[in-house]
Amino acid sequence: MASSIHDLARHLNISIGTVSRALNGRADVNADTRQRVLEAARTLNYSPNQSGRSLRQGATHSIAFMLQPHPGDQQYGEPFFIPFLIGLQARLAESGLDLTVVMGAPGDYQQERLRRVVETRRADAVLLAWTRREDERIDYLTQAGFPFATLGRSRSGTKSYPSLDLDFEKAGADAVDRLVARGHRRIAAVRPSLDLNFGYLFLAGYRKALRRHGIEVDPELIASGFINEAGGYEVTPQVMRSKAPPTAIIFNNDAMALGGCKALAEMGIRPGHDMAVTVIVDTPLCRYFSPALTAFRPALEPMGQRLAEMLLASLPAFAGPEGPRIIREVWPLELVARDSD
Amino acid sequence: MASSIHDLARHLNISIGTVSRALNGRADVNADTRQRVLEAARTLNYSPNQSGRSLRQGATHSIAFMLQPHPGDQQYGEPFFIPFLIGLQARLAESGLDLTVVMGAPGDYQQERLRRVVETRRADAVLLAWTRREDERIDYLTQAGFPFATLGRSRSGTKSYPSLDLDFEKAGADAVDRLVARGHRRIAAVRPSLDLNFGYLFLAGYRKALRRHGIEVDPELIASGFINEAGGYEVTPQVMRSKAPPTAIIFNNDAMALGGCKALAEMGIRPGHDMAVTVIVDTPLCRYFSPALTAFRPALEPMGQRLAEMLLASLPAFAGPEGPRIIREVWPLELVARDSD
DNA sequence: TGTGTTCTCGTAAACGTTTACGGAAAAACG
DNA sequence: CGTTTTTCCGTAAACGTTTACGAGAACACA
Repeated sequence: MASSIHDLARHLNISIGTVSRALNGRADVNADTRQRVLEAARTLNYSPNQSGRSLRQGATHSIAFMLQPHPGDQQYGEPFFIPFLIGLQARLAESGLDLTVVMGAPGDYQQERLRRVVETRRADAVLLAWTRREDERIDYLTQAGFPFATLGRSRSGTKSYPSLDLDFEKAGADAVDRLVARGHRRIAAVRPSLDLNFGYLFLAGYRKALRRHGIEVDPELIASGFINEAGGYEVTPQVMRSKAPPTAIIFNNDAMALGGCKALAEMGIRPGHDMAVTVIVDTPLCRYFSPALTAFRPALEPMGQRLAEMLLASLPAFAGPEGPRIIREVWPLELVARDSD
Repeated sequence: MASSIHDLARHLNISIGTVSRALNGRADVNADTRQRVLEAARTLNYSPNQSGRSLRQGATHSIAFMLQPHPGDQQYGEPFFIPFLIGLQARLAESGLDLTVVMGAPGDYQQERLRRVVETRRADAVLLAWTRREDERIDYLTQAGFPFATLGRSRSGTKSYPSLDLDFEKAGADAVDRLVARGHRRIAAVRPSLDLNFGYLFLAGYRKALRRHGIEVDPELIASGFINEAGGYEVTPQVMRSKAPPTAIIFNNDAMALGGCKALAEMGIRPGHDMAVTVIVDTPLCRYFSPALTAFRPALEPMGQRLAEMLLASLPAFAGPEGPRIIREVWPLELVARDSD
């Protein structure tokens, strides 16, 4: 059905070697024959067989994105990633790479799936999301010498991999600054209990900003729970029971904020009136919730594009003339002021 | 690095042919040698090279999911698909298949990308979503003889492909029934203007139910717009300007409903009080919107699993002993009663 | 013992590429 | 014209599998 390089060669009465060289733009082929080959390729509707190329070159021409729902993630989890994936795939496609997604059941750490991808060489590189503070996946990949990049930072590994992260520290600080400027002094923070790295970064920014404003950090105002609605619902009352309850709460996650608001409502506390509420990572839910939640928004699709570029730049086969480079970037989150603070 | 079938053969002092046969569970190999091969495979950490298998077998062991954002889709579009993808990928992984996702820019009909996937044989089969009433992708795939399945039905093609769809017709009728039972007689319908098939099915159910209740279908109460928030915002006022305005509106899409509610709010009309609002396909946005929107919910993750199964059943290489079967199913949507009607 | 059958395994080709190597022809140079 | 260099192309091996074919050994049976 599909025509092969042999068909082209037979059709033009030249050898398959020449056809291949012409197709791959090598120098040692006559400009004229190259033209003829390219033309024949078009008319015969030729497109190279990926398996053949992969086998010969030892490369699969595909990147695996490991999407790892965390424990307690609810039915519609991870809408966060769709625009990111769109950007990612667009950029990868430009370089002729496929994007294969590997998901797991919520709570599954995916170590096993990751090993399978690596050992069967089903992808040329791997993309990790939801990086943890200590991330065994990163340790494994560096130790195995397998190329990868991460969405998010981690303390693991030798930092010799590309990574793109959001500046949760600055967002945490900005959130505090804004609330302080609006007269708040008792500001609570609700973050995920897992060792997801962005939770640490957020908290660091939160602490730093409070101190900068001469406000003592009150441990009673910091709570952590499962990173879902139930988690927010469960731990928000904790900070409200503190000796000096907060007048503002910063949630590190939209789902936790939603659960938190539910808990507040049950206590007769109205976000936006009796309590200022800020969310660090904006999602459509923040926008449509009532009251609309003030949140910090990431540029997801550009991030996907950029991370693809950074990953490619680190791969010898795709790096530019200066050779492979390791790029690490931290992107800002943009404040979207709404009605909840 | 990774050990090959040759390594196993050398290690055991047998031929690679025997190793391969042992690994693939063929009958013509001594039970004892099979044991030894399997054991060696484990200790040498062997896993087959996919490119090699693919090249030899002419199969890629991967399925392509074509995710096609429609025109005007906004930043966070398609959260709908994540749980579906989770189910899909889980089932495919069970059969050793990869899931590669192919996306496009919103508005791109993907015909070109689809052709590339098919012609380069980058996948063994293709999965289509957002099927249209007349779908050129389906025509192309049937004509090319390429295996595929669809999420959603279509009038195109010879129906000789597996498909899984939601019963939008029944959901439309159920929505009407419920509203009529609550005393409404003037019920509007807002649907997408594109020829997305679920829009037609929904409208058919809506019409049928109205007639069953002896209510005349008023064309002024039917509007169609872009399938996003702006679309809902734009066309909802149309039905409100009709000579006899509705007391209830059924939206065929969550984003359109959100835009519609915004338009209503600007007219001083409160959903849940002055106007009953129902949404056909539930998303988290419906749940968190204020008022929480009554909606019809699909079982997305099971659908993903099931469609994967149906696709596999249609592929000779994966079909059971009875040979390949074409299965077509229509799944119900479940009413989730909330505050908006 | 001779013949036929069954088990088990080795051999080698094939899938579609890429690429190292070498050689013929053409061009350059003295 | 002879030699060297350059240009261009064909040959063939290799990537890691699967599988058709055939052959040797063991076994059964008369």
